Amino acid sequence: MNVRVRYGPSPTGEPHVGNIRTALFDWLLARRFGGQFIVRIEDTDRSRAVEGAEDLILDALRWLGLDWDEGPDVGGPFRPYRQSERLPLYVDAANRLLDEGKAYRCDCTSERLDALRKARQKAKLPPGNDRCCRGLGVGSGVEHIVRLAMPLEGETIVNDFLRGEVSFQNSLLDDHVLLKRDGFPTYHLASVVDDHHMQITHVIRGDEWLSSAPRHVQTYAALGWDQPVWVHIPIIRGPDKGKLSKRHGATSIRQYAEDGYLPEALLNFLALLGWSRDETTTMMSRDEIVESFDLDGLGLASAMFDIERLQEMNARYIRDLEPSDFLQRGRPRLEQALGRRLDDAELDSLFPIAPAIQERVRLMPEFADYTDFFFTEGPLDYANDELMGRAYKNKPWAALESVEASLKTLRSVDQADWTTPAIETVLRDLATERGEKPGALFTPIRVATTGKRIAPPLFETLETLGQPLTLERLNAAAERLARPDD
RNA sequence: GGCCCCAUCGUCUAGAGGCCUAGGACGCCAGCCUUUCAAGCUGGUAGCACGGGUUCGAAUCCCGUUGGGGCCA
Repeated sequence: MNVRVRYGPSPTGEPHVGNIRTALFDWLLARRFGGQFIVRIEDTDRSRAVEGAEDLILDALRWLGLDWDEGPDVGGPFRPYRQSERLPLYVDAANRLLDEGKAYRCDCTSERLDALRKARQKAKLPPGNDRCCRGLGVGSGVEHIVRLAMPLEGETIVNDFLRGEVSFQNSLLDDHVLLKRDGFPTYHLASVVDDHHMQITHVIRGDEWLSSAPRHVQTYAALGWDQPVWVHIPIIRGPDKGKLSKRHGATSIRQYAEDGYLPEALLNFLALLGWSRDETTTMMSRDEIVESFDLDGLGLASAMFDIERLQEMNARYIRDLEPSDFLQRGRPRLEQALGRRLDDAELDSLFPIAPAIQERVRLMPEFADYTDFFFTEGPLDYANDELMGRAYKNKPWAALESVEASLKTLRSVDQADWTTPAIETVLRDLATERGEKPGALFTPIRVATTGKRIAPPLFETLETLGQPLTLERLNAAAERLARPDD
């Protein structure tokens, strides 16, 4: 199967998940069938252009690992790949339609159109269906727009790959605009012209476009071109059940990156929103998705974006990371929390404890929470209540006794024996000896050494922290208990 | 409001007439494990929107209703 698909973002802002999922399906189809994935910047609406948006869009694609074969930066056989640089093509197409009588100029003022719209609305007629300039032969001398002369009767069939034939009454469709006053094309004209010239085989887009698809079908017909395969995929809905919008849930891809989602997790998650491989598979690598992707697997119902599920998937991806990879990815988070750079040796010191941390991190920023105390200078910030834990609640003297016992025991450990198993043995023995529950003994140690109630497993933590620092922090804790906060 | 699309557990979905007393995953609940938190393991909760057909037989096909969404305003 020959496949050429395009992602046509408007540089009006950053892509969000709904947007990028379309690109993902395009990309998957291209890669699955050895076709081309093309990025085409649709910048014909000059008033909505945002500086720098194009770079942000390309960055988002790169971050997710969606590489393109042709695009504004890499070029390609059908360059240029920015619509604003392809204006002559649209004008040619419009002129041809004009010559053939399939389009006409319209010099109606927007005031007249507005008034008309209101009147028709009042009369409960379909809007914008006036066609007053049609057949009037408005010349090119006056300021005008160009409209397509749509068939007045019958129906237009959109052959959608997923739902079959969808029919529209032509009498309800208006003569849509092809060229605007400023000479720029509308989406309707530009996308059709470009898709044809760029030999696009499949148009995959959100089903919010289904309503205007008959216009595109008719534009193709007027131009005498073959249509691509139309694939209108269901939109993604936000938590409010409506279409993902800037107001609600349409978080930019960059934001997900910042929030600590791994690109491979987001990719996997997005692929499963509206597509499924079989009854049970959920975790799939990029390659596995490509191998099994097919348009037939797409569903028709719109899916809600469930952030909880994304988080769960992200957590699983984090757990599956190679420890060294995990540390590298966590590095910037920790450096940011510490406010300084870490050298490689410091990062490497975390290697043994990395798997234990991976098990606990759901979002990458949490990496810092589980590691910062290894590198903190000076006293830790915690309350004596935390130090005493549940077992020694309101019993500072008992907690102090416990901490001092731990201190004595840990001090006696030979430096060469400062390993997880050895530490575990002496502390467990101590608990038994003192008739203390393990948790009662361990909690003060944990808080004293990490400054937190929630931390990685204790013995691994102490090993990584090292004996001197462990003793120093326990000492500090003992001093605090001996001299209560107030 | 008009046109169009859609409809399986709370969510994502499997299901293309008998394999369905509807499967999986997330969430949630309970238990186990346990040094905190996690992870892991067990078990559980919960769904074919409704009404008509078609058929020996319908989650699956048809029609209608309802509901949701999109587009145009």
